Amino acid sequence: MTGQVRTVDGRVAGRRGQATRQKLLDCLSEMLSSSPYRDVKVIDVARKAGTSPATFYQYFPDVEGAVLEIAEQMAAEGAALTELLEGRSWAGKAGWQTAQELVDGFLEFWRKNDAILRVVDLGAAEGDKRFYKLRMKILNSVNNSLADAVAELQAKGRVDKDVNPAAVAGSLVAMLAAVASHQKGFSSWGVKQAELKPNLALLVHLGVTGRKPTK
Amino acid sequence: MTGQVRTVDGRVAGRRGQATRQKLLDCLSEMLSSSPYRDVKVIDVARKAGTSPATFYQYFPDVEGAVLEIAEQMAAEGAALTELLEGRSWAGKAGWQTAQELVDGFLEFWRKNDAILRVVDLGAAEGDKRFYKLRMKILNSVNNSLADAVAELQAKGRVDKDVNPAAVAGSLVAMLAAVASHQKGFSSWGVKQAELKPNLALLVHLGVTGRKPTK
DNA sequence: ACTTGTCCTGTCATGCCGTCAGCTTACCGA
DNA sequence: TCGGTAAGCTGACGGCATGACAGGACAAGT
Repeated sequence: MTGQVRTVDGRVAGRRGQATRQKLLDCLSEMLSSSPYRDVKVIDVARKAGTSPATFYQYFPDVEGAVLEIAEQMAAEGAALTELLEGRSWAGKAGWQTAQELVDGFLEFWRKNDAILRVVDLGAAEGDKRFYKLRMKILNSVNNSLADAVAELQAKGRVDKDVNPAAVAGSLVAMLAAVASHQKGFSSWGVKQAELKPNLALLVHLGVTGRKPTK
Repeated sequence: MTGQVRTVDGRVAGRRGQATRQKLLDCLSEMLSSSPYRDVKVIDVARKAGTSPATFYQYFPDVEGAVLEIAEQMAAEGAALTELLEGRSWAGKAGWQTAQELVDGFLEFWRKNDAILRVVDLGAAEGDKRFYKLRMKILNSVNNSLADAVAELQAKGRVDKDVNPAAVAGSLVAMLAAVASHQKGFSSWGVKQAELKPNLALLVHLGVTGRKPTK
């Protein structure tokens, strides 16, 4: 499926080459966490990895290309987010727990990968299809599950007919993502992490079921 | 209040200087709309404005500094967002209309300024205090009004005690902002603009009042 | 030791960055 | 009218990042 890892000029990368390549990706990842995206330079990444810019360009067309690679790896891990919703109930107390665990897992994932996700978000917002598709890929698991949950409740008549499940799910996911990437903003605005989560869960529960949770 | 406009080396800018300065800002603004933030170069902005890079550096320390300037202007205009909530009711049909108009106004504002807001968002997410404060300034008007509305309903006993008004308001505002900057994402995901708005309004109404709107 | 293919880097042309000295232009008081 | 002064702009320059290439280092098999 993944084919072989190749250099920019078409050679297949061997063991050593793949190690170098991965080291470059790791260093880039670190740099993205510590300095603004706009200021991340190839030469810095290469230096940090103990190699030269020329080597970098053997494996990646540019910084953006390398970021896409990292994001791709992260997207694969992000598939695990589906588990947060797989086979969960939205009724009664179980529903409240589902909402809480979703919020928890989502914020955790976002916090762990915030540097890359920032860049993916930016790229997507700028209209770059590659980043945009990647963002979809990451969010789709949660998004689809949520939309299904809404649609199901709708079929049972417990949610209004004129609700669009995809729109609601997408909005809720966007909310989670946005709050996650501005967590610091909240905290210094007088809202603490611990307070934030239950309120987010409340909003999610309200959005999905249309009702307040029974705790 | 605003003092005089000054160049980087301390001279006060006259009529002509201010015009040049503004032209540079306008051109930068255009460039941000048409190319990725990372690729916006001083020399391109200067060329577009029919001047030289050296001139740019007379008025701004760097690209980031100029962006802050634009964002500041935008934040001033953004104060008008308060009107979307000033003295509005959240009860009954009026509440539904309030939610709708808030969504409408907010999306409109975001769409009009999306290029700058993308950069502000990025800067804030990266932890830059200047951008972070600016983002607050823009969102505060809406944020505070929403929080007040929630707190008021809470005082009347129509919203649960354990809800944190600031957290809910902040989350809703973050949702609006995120959805606005990924509007295209939704549309190509099968959710049309026109469908999106009422669903967003529903979520806002649910979040503020804890109840479904009466339409 | 020799060959082969992978892997890395020195080097180079190009182009942007950010600064400075110095030239031109506009304003103002005598 | 005529300097004087400050505003406004730019050419030019050292420095650095980019991206390409050719050639040297290295590992593995024969």
